[in-house]
Amino acid sequence: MITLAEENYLKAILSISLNEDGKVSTNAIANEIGTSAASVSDMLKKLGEKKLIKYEKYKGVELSKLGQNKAVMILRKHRLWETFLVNKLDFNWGEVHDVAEQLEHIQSSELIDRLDIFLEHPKFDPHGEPIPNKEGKIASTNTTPLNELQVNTKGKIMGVSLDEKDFLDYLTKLNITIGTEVILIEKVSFDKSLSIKIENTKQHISNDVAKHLLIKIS
Amino acid sequence: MITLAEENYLKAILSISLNEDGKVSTNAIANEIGTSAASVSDMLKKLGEKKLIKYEKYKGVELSKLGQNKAVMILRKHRLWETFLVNKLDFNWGEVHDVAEQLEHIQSSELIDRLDIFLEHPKFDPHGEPIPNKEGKIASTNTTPLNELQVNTKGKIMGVSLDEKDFLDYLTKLNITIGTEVILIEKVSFDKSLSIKIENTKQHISNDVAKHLLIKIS
DNA sequence: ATAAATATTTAGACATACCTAAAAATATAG
DNA sequence: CTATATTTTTAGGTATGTCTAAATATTTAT
Repeated sequence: MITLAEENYLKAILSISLNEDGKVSTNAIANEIGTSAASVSDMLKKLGEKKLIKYEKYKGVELSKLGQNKAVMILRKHRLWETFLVNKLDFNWGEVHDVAEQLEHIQSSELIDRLDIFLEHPKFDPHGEPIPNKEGKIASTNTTPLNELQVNTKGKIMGVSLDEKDFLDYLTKLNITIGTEVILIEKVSFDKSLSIKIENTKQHISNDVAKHLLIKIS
Repeated sequence: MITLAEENYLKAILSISLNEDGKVSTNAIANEIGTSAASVSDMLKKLGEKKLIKYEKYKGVELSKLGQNKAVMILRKHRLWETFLVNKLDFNWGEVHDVAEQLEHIQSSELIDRLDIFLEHPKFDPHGEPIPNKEGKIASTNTTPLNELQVNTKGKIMGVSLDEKDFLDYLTKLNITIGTEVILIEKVSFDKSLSIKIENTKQHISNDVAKHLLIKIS
């Protein structure tokens, strides 16, 4: 059996892998999980023995096929539960992360299959992130972070790449939700902040915000 | 914070208290949880320190007001989740117990309140057991175990007092569900087994089965 | 190419929650 | 009212997953 702690490590490794390529470092994992590098080292040894990761001392790690599969299934569960919480229980998109972090560890494939059916096989979660299917395939989204767009490009917000209450609440305050049309007006080279036009209103946002807004160019 | 193991102990103590009166013995808890009396002893000391139970060495335990409240809320969660699984995800009543045992430990009162609303404040779970309300009140059911009825009494099956797959599957095979009308035809004194009439069919059941069928006399 | 900085691992502790075996307290029987 | 049986607790040990401090390996900079 796989423990809760092990699941969280696999999830962290997957999450880092999706953002950068190459092997994942001990420090990056420690940072993601919020623990010490020493604890990570301990755990990597165990995950290696269980064949969930490919691990060589001092060389970083990557998920094995088995580990990749487990991790993607946890991601699937997380995103399906978030969809349930928002669509059925009327939570707003900033409130669901912590509860979904607990629900994603419930062990029952029957449960998650039935939840998927009940939700009518959603393809994206409330943040616009793709939900892996039963076979573990993650749809590609063809989106670009807003801060990487050219000036004067017009597009639609398809999702966000950060699931934190503060961030999502701020977006709501700015009237930014999934589906909103956006035009990039100006990039300030000094601090990389951006002027954008949203629903005919001009707004100014930081690079830190813009890089987590996923745009489909239109 | 309360740990998962502690929650399971509180639940076990509540469950035993509901079936018999007086203090709960170490052995009874060990038996309910499936662990050794020594482990129970260890845990009771901790629960006592946390003021979740009233514990005196060698004297048995009872829940404190705080512990009672925690335990009832776990029961509420368990029964609401079972209702969700059966009513929304189309599980059958024998399949839900193990998953609900996991779901009952999710920490979020917001979640359970919203689930309660989503399910439209159900009063009974799929086994006919009352769901404690937000304030922890458990509706009384006014039912009698079938084996305690007089011969020739007619009644309706309101629920079952055992949540185990084997048992529930057997009931389904016998065509026994909640709402079924039943007449007690005969009690065999030798083995305490019973002859009953269900939907105009005569059936013979053991005392072990009958004692878990809750009847409202009509 | 070597020294300094950084990253990673090992060593030794701690808390939780379990175990078995033995000791102590309580209950039951003759 | 003892003696025996049963129940409960204590003692000592194990596995998991965390921690800090120290040791070792790797990377970077001069």
